[in-house]
Amino acid sequence: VPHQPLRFDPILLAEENWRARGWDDAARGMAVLTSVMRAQQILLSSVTDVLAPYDLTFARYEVLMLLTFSSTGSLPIGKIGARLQVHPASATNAVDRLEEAALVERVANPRDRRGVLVAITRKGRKAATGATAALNDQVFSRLPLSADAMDQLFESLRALRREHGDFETPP
Amino acid sequence: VPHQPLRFDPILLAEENWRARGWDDAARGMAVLTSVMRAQQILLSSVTDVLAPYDLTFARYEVLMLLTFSSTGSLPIGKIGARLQVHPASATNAVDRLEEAALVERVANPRDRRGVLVAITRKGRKAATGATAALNDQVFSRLPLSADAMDQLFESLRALRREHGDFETPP
DNA sequence: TAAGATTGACTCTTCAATCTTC
DNA sequence: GAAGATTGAAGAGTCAATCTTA
Repeated sequence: VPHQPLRFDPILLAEENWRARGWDDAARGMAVLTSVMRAQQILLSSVTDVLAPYDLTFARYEVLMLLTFSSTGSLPIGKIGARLQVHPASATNAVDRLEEAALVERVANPRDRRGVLVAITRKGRKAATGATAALNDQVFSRLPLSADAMDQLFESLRALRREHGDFETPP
Repeated sequence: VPHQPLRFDPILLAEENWRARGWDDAARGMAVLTSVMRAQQILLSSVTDVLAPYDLTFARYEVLMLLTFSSTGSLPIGKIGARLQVHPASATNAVDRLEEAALVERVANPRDRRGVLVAITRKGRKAATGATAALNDQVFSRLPLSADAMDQLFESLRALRREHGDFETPP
C-alpha cells in the first residue's frame, strides 16, 4: 500500500474520537478490532511477498502444508475446507490453482464417489519445503514482538477463536 | 463459513507439527500469524453481519466515520486512502459505492484541481450514526475478552504496526 | 433428503497504465 | 517529471444454485 507513514497512530486517534462522543464502553473494542484488521493486512502482505517466488498464496500454502502433515499425503477436499475454515468454494478454487501448477492432483475417493481426494505431488512437496524455509526464516521467526508478547497475543486470540466456536474446548 | 466446529484447535496442532519438524524458533510466530488471520476473519464476519442492514461494508463504514470526525465533513480522497491504509484504487471504489447510495458527494477541490473532495451528506451522517450504534452495541462492546486481555492485545498489535512503519513514533 | 463438490455472479483488493494538473 | 485520481485486469473470498451420489 503506497503511502507515507502517518505522524500519529490512526487507531489511537479513532479511539479518542470514540471516547469524546461518550462511547467509552465500546472504544477499546473498536480499537482492538481495527488493530486486528490492520495487523492481518500487514502480516498477509509480508507472507505474500515471501511466497511470490514460489507462485503460492498463503491460502494455497496452507493447503499444501495440510497435505504434508497428513499421513497419506492426501485429504478429501471438504476436510481441507473445514480445517482451513474457508468456504467450500474457496477450497475448490485453491485446489484448482494448485492442480494447474501440478503441486497437487485430484484423485477419486474410493470410499465415497461424491468426494474428491486431493493428493500432494513430489513437486508439491518440494515447493512446500522451500516455501516453509523461506517463511520460517523471513517472517515467522522475525515477528517484532517479545516471546511474552507473542504468548499473550496467541492466548488472547485463542480465547476469541474458542468463544466463536472454532473448536471444541476439552472438558 | 459453513462448518462443524473442530474437536481440536487447528492452529495449536499446526504449531505441534512445526515443533515436531524442529522448527521451534518459528513455531510460535507461525501460530501467532495464523491466529491473527483467523481472528480477522471472525471479526470481519461479525461486523459485516451487523452492517448488512445499512448496506455498508466495514471499509465504507470507516470512510464515513473519517468524514464524521473531520471538522468540515469533507476530506481529499487521497487523505482517506492514507488514513485507512488502503490502495488509492480501494478508496476510489469505496467512495463510488458510497456516492451511489447518496451517503457522500464528490466535490471539486478548490485548492488543487487534480484533487477530489469527498463530503458526507445528511443521509450519510444518519447512516453513520445508526451503524455506529449497532456496532458499539453488538460487536465492539461485546468482544469475549477481559479488559486486561484487550489492553495487552491492543499494545502488542500497536507494536507490530509501529515496527511496520504505519505511523511515526514520537520522540 | 441430505452431503460433497462445482459453477457463476458479485464484492473487495491490488497492480499497472492512463489522464489531468501541479 | 511528479502527484492525485481513475480505469481495467486479475486474484481471492462468499453466496446461491446445481449436479451427482449416499
